[in-house]
Amino acid sequence: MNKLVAIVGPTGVGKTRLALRLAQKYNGEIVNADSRQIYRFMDIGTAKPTKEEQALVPHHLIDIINPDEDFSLATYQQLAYKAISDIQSRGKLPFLVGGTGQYVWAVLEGWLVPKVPPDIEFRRNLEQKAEDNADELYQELNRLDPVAARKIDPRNIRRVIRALEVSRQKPFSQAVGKAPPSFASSIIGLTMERKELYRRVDVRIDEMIRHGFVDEVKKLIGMGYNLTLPAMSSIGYREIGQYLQGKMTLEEAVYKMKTGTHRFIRHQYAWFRLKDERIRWFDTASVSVEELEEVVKHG
RNA sequence: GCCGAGGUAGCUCAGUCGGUAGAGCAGUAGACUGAAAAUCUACGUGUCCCCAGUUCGAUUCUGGGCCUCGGCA
Repeated sequence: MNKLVAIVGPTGVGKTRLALRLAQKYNGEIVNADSRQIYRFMDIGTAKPTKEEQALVPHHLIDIINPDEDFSLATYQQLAYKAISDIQSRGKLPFLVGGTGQYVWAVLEGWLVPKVPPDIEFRRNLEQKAEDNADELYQELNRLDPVAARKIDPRNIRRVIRALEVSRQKPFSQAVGKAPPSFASSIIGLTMERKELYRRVDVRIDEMIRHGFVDEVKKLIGMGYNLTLPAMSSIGYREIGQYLQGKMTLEEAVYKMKTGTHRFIRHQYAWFRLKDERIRWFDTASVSVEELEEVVKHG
């Protein structure tokens, strides 16, 4: 059976470094599972592996679209499966590396994502409707698909609208499922004491600023990428963008970038749970490379 | 030194016409199937600067002290 090694965990723990090391040693290739590193021109703020690092081992799904192009879970999943089977067919070992829980599990668990592409106009319409009567939308979902309605918070308009969008064709709750992929996965989780992790990402953010992050955002805006784009709503890009528009000081923007990253880390731990037995957790402070190599060698 | 403003949650501040207090942010937990670094939900915490007085009762009123920030010297 084909194999795959996943490396997961919160931002800033050292996934990139470890992946490079293991992939080099075990004839591997890296498949990115970070929802922001797929965008071109967004390098500093996404902590994307450098060109030099990317040259050490083949990388997939990095820099694949422009910041104003549509992207989604379904697209990601298709591309990831393609990359994985391609790597395996060449006799090499794929390393799925990234902190986007939704993407990682969609690949590892084989989610059946409803084949209903986003309908922008439909969404816009309902969003408008929701502004004065959100409950009406929820009631409609309740009529079309009571099972889904029970699981979705009426106040989470975005999810209500997506469920309605799918349910026009088939009840949302029946359109989802899982079909485990045909490869065996070993999942390595990297973790670190929370306070220390916060401290490290704070330092990393200060470094980003020193290394020209503000210019990176300025350049993106100059290229016409509006702050309302999903890509530009990424942590840091949003705040620095607002600073560039004169809406806050640089100091405030950096502070918000840091606390936003802390919140993000907490959310990542909701996707990658320390008590999830499928994940082999290692504390970066104390783990030895040999232990991790064992996991790759023997699964 | 004098005049003014203020000292309440980790931070910024609101408030109590005297009955021991509350928002935002931060923090913590949860949801998540074509926007996911998005979106949504839930939850702490307090010698109300200190001392004395008045009062059944003071964070609130009175007096004194300490500290901070403005202005004048």
